[in-house]
Amino acid sequence: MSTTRQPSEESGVAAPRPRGTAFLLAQLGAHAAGRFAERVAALGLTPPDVGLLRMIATRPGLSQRALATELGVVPSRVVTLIDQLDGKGLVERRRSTEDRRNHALHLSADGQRVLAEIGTVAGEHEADICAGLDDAERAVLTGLLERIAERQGLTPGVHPGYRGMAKGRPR
Amino acid sequence: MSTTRQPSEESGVAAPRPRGTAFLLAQLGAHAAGRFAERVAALGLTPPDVGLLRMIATRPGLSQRALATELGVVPSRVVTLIDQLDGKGLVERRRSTEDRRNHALHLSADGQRVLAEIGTVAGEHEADICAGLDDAERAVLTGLLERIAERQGLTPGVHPGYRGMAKGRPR
DNA sequence: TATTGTTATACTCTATAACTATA
DNA sequence: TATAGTTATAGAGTATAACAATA
Repeated sequence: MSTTRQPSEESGVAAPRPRGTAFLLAQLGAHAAGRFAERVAALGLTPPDVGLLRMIATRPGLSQRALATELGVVPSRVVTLIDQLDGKGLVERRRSTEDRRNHALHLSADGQRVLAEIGTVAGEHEADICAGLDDAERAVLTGLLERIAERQGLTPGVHPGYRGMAKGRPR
Repeated sequence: MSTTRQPSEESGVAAPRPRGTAFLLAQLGAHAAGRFAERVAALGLTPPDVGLLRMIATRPGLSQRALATELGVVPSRVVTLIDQLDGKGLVERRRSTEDRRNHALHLSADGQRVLAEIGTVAGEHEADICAGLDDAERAVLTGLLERIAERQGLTPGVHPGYRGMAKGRPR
């Protein structure tokens, strides 16, 4: 193992190692997402679960269809995810009285407790990731990230991972 | 579709929408990774392909085993990935004369051309993601990101996505 | 006929384990 | 026996399409 780490004597191609801001963002983002996944796994949840719970808490009574649209996900996937959360007793499906095709989604009491735990975990996660930066630096960083996010047209609070993108399969 | 977007009248739980720096990093990172995947897909490549090509260019003659260790990936996966790149004529497997169990990996002439194209694409990607920030702001952002990356113990140039993490499956 | 939710199915990605060929 | 590479197989995650109930 271990050879010296030099810019290809063979190919003569210049430094192929990615060092740009965009790569750092992707690298750090994947790291942060992974760490967060580990933390919520301790609560028996996956990141998508957390996203659904938060969305339902914010907009109780939402239909599965609306949720799918909101998150940019296919309806059948919402079924699977809600099935699991329902099975754990965290969310309830209530048949709408007006249109009985609809399932109005609500957090159960347990769901609300779990949501509170998620908040705690998210705080720890935030502190971990930002460790080493003082308050001023965090503010600067957050400001710059928000500007990029807005410029890129990202919906606040919606992780692109829900959209099954970030794969890019050619051939 | 569309209800007013308010902090849960029902649950009484406070703002469940993630707004922290860590979430922004994950969100933006997934976005950047997705956009990059789209770009290299135009070259008929996936992001993992790009990672391997860059690593092989940097350290020609590397064995598949060493590559797997370097990237934190299981050897069988390297076989699959190299199979594809080999099939496209971008990399060559050369039996080592010293230890004939080894395959020394090298970029072909085509592989080097493709690597140059990757460089172009990466530059466009970088410009796209950082659009809206001036040079000084980019420098500040990059500096802060690098400090976090170092603090988190990330290996420069190695995307955690190679490690199959960022999944976090409980139950 | 159109829509909500569901089920059935298939495909991609990735890991584990068994196998071969060299050492 | 140990190691590099390979093949076989299985699992998780996610999408597409067909279906049932309701409108």
